[in-house]
Amino acid sequence: MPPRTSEPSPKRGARQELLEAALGLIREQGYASTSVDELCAQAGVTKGAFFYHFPSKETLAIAAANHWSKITTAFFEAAPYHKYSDPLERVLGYLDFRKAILTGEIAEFTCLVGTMVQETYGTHPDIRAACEASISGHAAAIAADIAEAMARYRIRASWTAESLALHSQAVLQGAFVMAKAMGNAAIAAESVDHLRRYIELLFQTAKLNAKEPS
Amino acid sequence: MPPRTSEPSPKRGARQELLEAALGLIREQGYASTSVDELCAQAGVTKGAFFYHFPSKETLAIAAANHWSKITTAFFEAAPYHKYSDPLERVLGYLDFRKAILTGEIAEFTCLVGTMVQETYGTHPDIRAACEASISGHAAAIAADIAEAMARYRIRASWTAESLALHSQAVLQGAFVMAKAMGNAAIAAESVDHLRRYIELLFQTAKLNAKEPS
DNA sequence: GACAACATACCGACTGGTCGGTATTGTTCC
DNA sequence: GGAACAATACCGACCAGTCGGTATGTTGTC
Repeated sequence: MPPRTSEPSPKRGARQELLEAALGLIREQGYASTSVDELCAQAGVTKGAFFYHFPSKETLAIAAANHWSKITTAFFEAAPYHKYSDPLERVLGYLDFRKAILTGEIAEFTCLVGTMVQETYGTHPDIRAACEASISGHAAAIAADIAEAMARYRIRASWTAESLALHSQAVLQGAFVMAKAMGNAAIAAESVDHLRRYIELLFQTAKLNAKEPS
Repeated sequence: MPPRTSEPSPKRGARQELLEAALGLIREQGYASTSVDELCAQAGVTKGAFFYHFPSKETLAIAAANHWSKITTAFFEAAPYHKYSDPLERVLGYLDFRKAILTGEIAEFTCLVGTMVQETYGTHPDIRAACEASISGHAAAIAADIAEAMARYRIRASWTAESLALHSQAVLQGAFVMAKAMGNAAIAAESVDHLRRYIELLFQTAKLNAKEPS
């Protein structure tokens, strides 16, 4: 979902180039069926460079997951929905934003760590942990806004802000799976619509009750 | 989610044994990193038997997806929620059932085709199509109950029964991804809770209005 | 000339797939 | 009933190619 993958531009260094190549290729093909040679070819470097920077393919995957976290964090921090002062509007705005970026090739908007963790959770514990950290970190950012919205609108519910944030990530991950299965991005957008409607419903009655912001 | 994988019991034939082995191994490791040799070992057959029954590894994957459809269709048709005469209760009962089977090892309750399609959608069109057919078939069964519930409670909404059924599958697929990432089945159950709450909210107001069932 | 940052050539294990052969189970004709 | 034949289901050694990983060589910079 960040900058559309660029060709091996000069002077970024083999490490960066490999990380960038990993984002593209692993999202297209998955971790297991993306070979080191393929990664090197895409990055425009040789195998020597690969193993100079990463002791193993698994290490690259972990580094790629961390790189993904950095990129997406910056990407979402720069997104327009942060301008809203109302935390609920920020949450809804976040979902509108996620829906809006569901364009182009499927591999361009799907999630690296969600894809990778499916194949590796049982066999590569360190990759799994890196993927979990990435998802949890992003979910925590959403949870903060949800928690603020719950406080503002005096929501007392059987669910927590963390739980709803995690659910929103589940919906997005699931939407990506469905888009891949159907070969169709529109199906993912509809799931985001449902999620948005759900959150609106959760806050609806409470919002009517609360007139004063604080 | 069907019968906990059994050991290569005698006299089921190599083909069945291989199909069964595929369900287990691919859900644990994914398609690409499950080798033909591994499949054969798990099934207790030789490579000769493999390629006698399936012209290629890809063909086995397609057959496994179809086998999965058959198994899950039978499994859900036998589930207790069909006893309800109220279609909305059946939909909610379906969700309760899906939540209830979220036990044991992660690979035992996750979805074969959801896992497989992530790695193959871009590179193996025929596998993708088989996975899509499996998901769509299951979603259609849910959509029928949702449609009936919408008619019964006179829902006129901006969403369709099909869309909500597909969304429910997205939530489940996403819940599986999250469970794998967190190494934790409970997180999946919470997403199902959210989905259930959403559907209850969608039908809540309408249900109050409609006193007469038909 | 020492070190970082690569490139090149290579290794052995493993991969999906092939192939000649065999055990078992009908089927057919006498 | 039983010999002859044939189809089905399976075996396991083998093949060419690919895999992740290594060992060693080259080059630019301080």
